[in-house]
Amino acid sequence: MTDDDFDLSRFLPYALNQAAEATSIGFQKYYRQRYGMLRTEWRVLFHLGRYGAMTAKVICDRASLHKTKVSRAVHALEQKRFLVRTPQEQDRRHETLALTRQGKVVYADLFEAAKSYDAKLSAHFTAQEREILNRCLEKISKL
Amino acid sequence: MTDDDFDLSRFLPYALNQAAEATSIGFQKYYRQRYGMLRTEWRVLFHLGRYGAMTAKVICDRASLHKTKVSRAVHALEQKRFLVRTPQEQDRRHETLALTRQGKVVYADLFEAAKSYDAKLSAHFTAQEREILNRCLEKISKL
DNA sequence: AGATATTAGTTTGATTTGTAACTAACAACA
DNA sequence: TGTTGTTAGTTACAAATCAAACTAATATCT
Repeated sequence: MTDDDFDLSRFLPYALNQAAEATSIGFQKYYRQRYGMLRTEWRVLFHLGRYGAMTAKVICDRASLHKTKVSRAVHALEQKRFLVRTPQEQDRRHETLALTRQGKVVYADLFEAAKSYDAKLSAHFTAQEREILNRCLEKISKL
Repeated sequence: MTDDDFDLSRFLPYALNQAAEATSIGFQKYYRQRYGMLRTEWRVLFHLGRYGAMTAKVICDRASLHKTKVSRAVHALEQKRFLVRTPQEQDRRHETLALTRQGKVVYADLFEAAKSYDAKLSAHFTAQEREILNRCLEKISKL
């Protein structure tokens, strides 16, 4: 049981967290300073902007977020006038969330920022590395 | 500017967070239920167990953790009798942190748990994938 | 129809984290 | 010596998160 073959930096939960933390900081600064948004708010906004109007529950499922987190993020985005809710006719428990004109503008801005930030990060990798990294992360997220 | 080439699941900060979250859950359950430990506590314990006695500041630097987080984790581990502090003779601002006998036992247990958990995760990857994944994560963490 | 169970979403109170101000020990330099 | 600066670590208060209880709407089963 030689311990030398197993290091903190090779323990996936640790290494992933460190990496996630490191990459998050730069982007966080952007949406935080510019729009006073929190991480979950950004994610909700991004889901609606990228994939169109949907209900909070769907966002929970797609983004693996707890409903209380989403509930609060939706409230915050509503206050900022970035989205509106519309209760569904056939089942009033559901409310469809959709970005406002302003919300779409903000999304477009953040989308561009995300793309260029990601491009900057990607510059450190070869095409193969980047491809395998994506594949691995996707696999892990589906565990 | 076709948007189809850039998806949430390919945005590194997002993908890394999702993956980190997914892998953390399983291991967290273990140290939480078994020892009532928090994530930072586990990390501090692991640093001391793996790399030997050191000061809180060194842990901060090595693990990229804020000093308040470490301060609180050290306090908690002390309460649990997993570590002891010894102020240094030549500079009493520093205190050396070292695991107790009990702390070492706990570390050994968590170390084994971590190793087998990681092995279970690794089973989903080829050797090449795992190698490249490690390399990428290490690079990212050093940005 | 009426009782019971589910589901979407919110609220609440306890835990955890982040930020900034603080203390204590030492260093540097007049 | 004394003033100023720096460093290790703690504390206090605000902000964010989590878990569990809650509300309101619908579904199911008798």
